[in-house]
Amino acid sequence: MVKKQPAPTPSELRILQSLWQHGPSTVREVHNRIAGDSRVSYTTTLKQMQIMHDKGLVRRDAENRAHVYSAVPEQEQTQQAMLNDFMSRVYDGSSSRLVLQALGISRPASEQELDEINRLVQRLRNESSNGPDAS
Amino acid sequence: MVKKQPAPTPSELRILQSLWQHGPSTVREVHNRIAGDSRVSYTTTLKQMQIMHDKGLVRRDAENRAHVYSAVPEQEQTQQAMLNDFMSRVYDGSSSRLVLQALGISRPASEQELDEINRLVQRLRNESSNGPDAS
DNA sequence: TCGACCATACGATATTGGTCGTAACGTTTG
DNA sequence: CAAACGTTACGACCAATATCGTATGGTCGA
Repeated sequence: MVKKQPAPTPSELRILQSLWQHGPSTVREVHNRIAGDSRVSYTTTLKQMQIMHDKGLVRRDAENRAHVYSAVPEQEQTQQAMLNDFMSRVYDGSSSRLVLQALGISRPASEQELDEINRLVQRLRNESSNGPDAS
Repeated sequence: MVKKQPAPTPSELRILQSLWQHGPSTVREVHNRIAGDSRVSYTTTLKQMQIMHDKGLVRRDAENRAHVYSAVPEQEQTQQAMLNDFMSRVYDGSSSRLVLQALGISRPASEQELDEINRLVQRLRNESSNGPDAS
């Protein structure tokens, strides 16, 4: 049992993204990175990260004067969980409806990515013709 | 210009889903449908729908004693907008990452749905080699 | 007619997320 | 040493969401 986390808030997610992408960072570093988008004051970011620390969303190394934070939850798992929730709330659990709409919009993905998707679809097709479970 | 709606809250979305799926309904009907999940009292649902009416999220027909509500925003467009937001926040705008993860999880979609996806992928592949547009 | 019933209207409240100002405190440097 | 600076700690505040209790009022049947 991995302890069910209630899904990070939007603001928390921004910070996690920053930590996932750049690794362990000080508050100052995180703040500088996301300040452009959010235009919030330094103490806001600080407070946020302190709260996240209380919640167990980040680990903190207080060796140096400026504490160094790192993300606790894995990016993949977090995305997965959020996607599940989103899919069930917005698409009533239908992954295909979601995928169809996702493929229709915006950045359409490269050849290579389409390849990947294609391969995955093939694999799913095979699995489903054999029979999925057997539990 | 279609008037930018700030995305329905989770609770509002539940009600919209109910209206999309079953068409125009009274508060009582909506409440009975979603009561199972949320276990809230009738007045909560009522209030919620009144607020949604103020916000313009639902239309209201007050002919009969029990007012009949119907959803104002289109389901597709709403989903699209929410998906865009979600994708940019959680997947940094990468539709393919999202699709890959979506296909990996839960109800894997029927043969027919896989077909649909496949066709769409093919079409995207062609478009991207020719060049996009040509509406 | 007159309750019983059902629906709406309205207001109060609790909770949470997000924001920030200010205080306290150690380090570095002139 | 002492002032300036950067950092953390703490607490206050506002707005939005969600919930519910109670009041009000129309309708229908006995």
